[in-house]
Amino acid sequence: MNLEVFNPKVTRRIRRLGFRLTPQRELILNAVARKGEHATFDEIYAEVQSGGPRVSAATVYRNLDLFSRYRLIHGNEIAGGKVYELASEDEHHHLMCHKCWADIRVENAEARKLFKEFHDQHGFLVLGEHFIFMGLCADCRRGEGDTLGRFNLHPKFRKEKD
Amino acid sequence: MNLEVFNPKVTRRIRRLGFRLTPQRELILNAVARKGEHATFDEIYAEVQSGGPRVSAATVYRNLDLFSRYRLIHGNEIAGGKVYELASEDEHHHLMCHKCWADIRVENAEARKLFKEFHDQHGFLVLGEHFIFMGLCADCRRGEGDTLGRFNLHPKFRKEKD
DNA sequence: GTTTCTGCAAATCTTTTGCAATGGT
DNA sequence: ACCATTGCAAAAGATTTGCAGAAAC
Repeated sequence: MNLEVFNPKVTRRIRRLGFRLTPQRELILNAVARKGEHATFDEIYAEVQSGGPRVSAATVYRNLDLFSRYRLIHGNEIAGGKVYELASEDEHHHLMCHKCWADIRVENAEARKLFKEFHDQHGFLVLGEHFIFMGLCADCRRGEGDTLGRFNLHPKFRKEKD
Repeated sequence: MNLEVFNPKVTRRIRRLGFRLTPQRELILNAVARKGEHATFDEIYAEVQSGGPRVSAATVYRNLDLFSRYRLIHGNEIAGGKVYELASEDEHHHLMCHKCWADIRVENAEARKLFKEFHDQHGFLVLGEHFIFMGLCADCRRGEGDTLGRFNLHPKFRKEKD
């Protein structure tokens, strides 16, 4: 089968680990890549299907799990559901507002200082997990004071209106 | 019904929010408190039942959710499952080893510096969420080098042997 | 050729929900 | 008394699994 190979580095890693490079796996990796940050299962699944239903949900589940275990992608729990993102070269983290869901990308450098402290004090190496720090953005703080009454679910995972 | 009231501060907060203080809620809060850090649903449910099955699972689900939403407890996703912990006065975080599951408690002061940086640079206020940073502890790094081949599930959430 | 991977559908498991009864306030 | 909360059992939903065929290697 003739497919755009998403990223030689990634495909090489799959092979090196002893797994097979199937069209489905490429489709899934491409879908995660195209969806960018914080892609839900449903979004990834839909993206994979665009162009004909060629991959089953079970396969998507199986591979998101596999890719997470081997750190080709990062799985993250945000405010009520799971999201995925390609593990990229430029590690970064997110500040996400509980109220307006603003998503501020922060470079790893800021966090690295903290992780270095963990290392110096405890010999502990934080693996570049890609963290999402929840809180209140500047705008929403003005309306709220410094506390948030209630923890909300991310709109992506809300079944109905709040 | 005559019950030990776990913590006047917590019960007051429940009332202030307009919720009722039921024996079930006290039992659940006591169970989370007694279980200490990283209690799973099953552990909490079992603890609540010790002394007779007086609380239904649905009630435990409903209230863990309620308490999380209003930050009386913190819910956290660790390596494959959800754990709860009482929101306490002394905010702290955890360093957890993917390999041996060592759990190092770190004071908030270390993280506060990072959060202050987020605040200074982005006006963003991280809410004291109680983070669990996954990685490799000093001992396990000796055996592994600086990378971990595979992301493991926490034993608490493993269905069978690996 | 061997072994892994996929699709399908069934099975499983966890969590949620509707409703009548209970019990805080 | 009023209305939130509970227990029960059923429902829903999400994820996993077994197996036979397809396809990487």
